[in-house]
Amino acid sequence: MSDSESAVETRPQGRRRLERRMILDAGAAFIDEHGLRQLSMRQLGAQLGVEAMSLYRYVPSREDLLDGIVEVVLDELSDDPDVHRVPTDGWQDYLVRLAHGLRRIALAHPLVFPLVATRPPEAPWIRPPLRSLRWIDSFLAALKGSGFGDEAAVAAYRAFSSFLLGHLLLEVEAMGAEISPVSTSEPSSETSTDLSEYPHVERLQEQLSEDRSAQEFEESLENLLERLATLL
Amino acid sequence: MSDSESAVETRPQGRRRLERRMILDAGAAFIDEHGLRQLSMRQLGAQLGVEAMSLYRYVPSREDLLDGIVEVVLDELSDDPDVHRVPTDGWQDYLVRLAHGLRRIALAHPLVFPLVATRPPEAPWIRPPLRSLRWIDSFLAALKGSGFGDEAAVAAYRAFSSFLLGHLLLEVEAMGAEISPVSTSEPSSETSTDLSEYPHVERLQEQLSEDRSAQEFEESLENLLERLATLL
DNA sequence: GTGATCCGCTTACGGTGTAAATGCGTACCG
DNA sequence: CGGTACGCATTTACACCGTAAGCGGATCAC
Repeated sequence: MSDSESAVETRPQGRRRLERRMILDAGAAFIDEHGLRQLSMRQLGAQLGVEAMSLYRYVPSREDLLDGIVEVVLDELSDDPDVHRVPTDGWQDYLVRLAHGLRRIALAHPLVFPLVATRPPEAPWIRPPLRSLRWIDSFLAALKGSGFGDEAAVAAYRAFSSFLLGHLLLEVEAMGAEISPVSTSEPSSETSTDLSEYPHVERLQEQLSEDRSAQEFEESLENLLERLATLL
Repeated sequence: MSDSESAVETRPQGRRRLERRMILDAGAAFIDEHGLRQLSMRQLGAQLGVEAMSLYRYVPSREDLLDGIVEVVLDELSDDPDVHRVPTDGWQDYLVRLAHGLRRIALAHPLVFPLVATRPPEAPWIRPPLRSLRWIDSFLAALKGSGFGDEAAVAAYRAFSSFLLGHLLLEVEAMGAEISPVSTSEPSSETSTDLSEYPHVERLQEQLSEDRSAQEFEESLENLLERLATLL
């Protein structure tokens, strides 16, 4: 019935069929739900209703699987309508949208983001979290086209990466730290260490625990834009 | 004979003896040399001339081993004569010394640092890379004693952590990326991807590959200090 | 000497990544 | 329609992993 509907060879029959893309998606979803530690080839295979070894037809190794998961998650940037590939409203708008898009990804996948941050990049100048050549090129093009020189565009790329990586990694780790204790079995009593030796920490504990991530992010981003403007 | 020399029970006999501290040190050294992936209980035991299970008398699990390694490596801060626990020459000098001390640690242990950056902290407000209560308290005390208010000191702690984490993690990852290909077996030819689709990256490849880490670090640190000064 | 205690070793189990061989369902070709 | 080739999931196998449990010899207090 629907076999001839699509010209390209889709095979929507009831028979089980695997695709690299669905493996990577399932892997990302699995980490989102259970964390990286739990992700094994066998577990992921089970999630897809398949034996572990079947995955190897589409993924050369677990390491490549993880790289692929990072790539897939980061590709959500391209589908984000609020992130523009070209700076239609100036470079500052471009950078703000890009930064917010990446923050959205980090917050949507807090257990995957440490992987984005720490997977060894293919080249030393491919910096997390902006790990794809396409986006790096887009970034450099946007700044070059807005009057930045070569040196300035490269410096901006580095400063932008560093700012985002620090902020987002700390933010997702703080999220994880609040959830991690398996089920908050003993929520109240003596989980807290004795802080009497650290009077400032003790006194400021409440303020330290407040979540100011969003404001901090905006303020630091604002500051970054001002710094970059001086490179023009 | 020498038994009574030291009041605490040191046991310097020739017999093999294990200590938690030497396990952690050996673990850090092992990661420095072979990377985290290679570190297993059996390998680490072998390095110490001991069976794997012996380590469990001093370390409850591999996870705790990793936490301990992070702690030990970070403790080098306390032995660094250029880092002061109290701000004898003003808060800016204090922060600069602290930042440089942490950068020295990161560069001395590039394969351990990602662990420092990503191990889940015990509380959400214990932020890498300054992960110890003692140093957090020292930090807050230094700023409070220099005229910062409570809010400002906490904000400074957050900004400082974020800045350091981003910079240092990117720096050690760039180091690793240059070494990682197992022995640079095919150093010249077609390892490099085709960049013709990414003209800006291609044109700026040389500048992107330059190592400006040191200058960037100093400049960003300088900028951070200026920002923090406005909180006073 | 003699018992207790410490502490490294041995053994064992379930889980992991993955190489290699196996076998089944489908699609093409006559 | 019958055969055959092939694509792909499965099965089997192996070395290695973290670690629970019990063993046994050296060391200590008395």
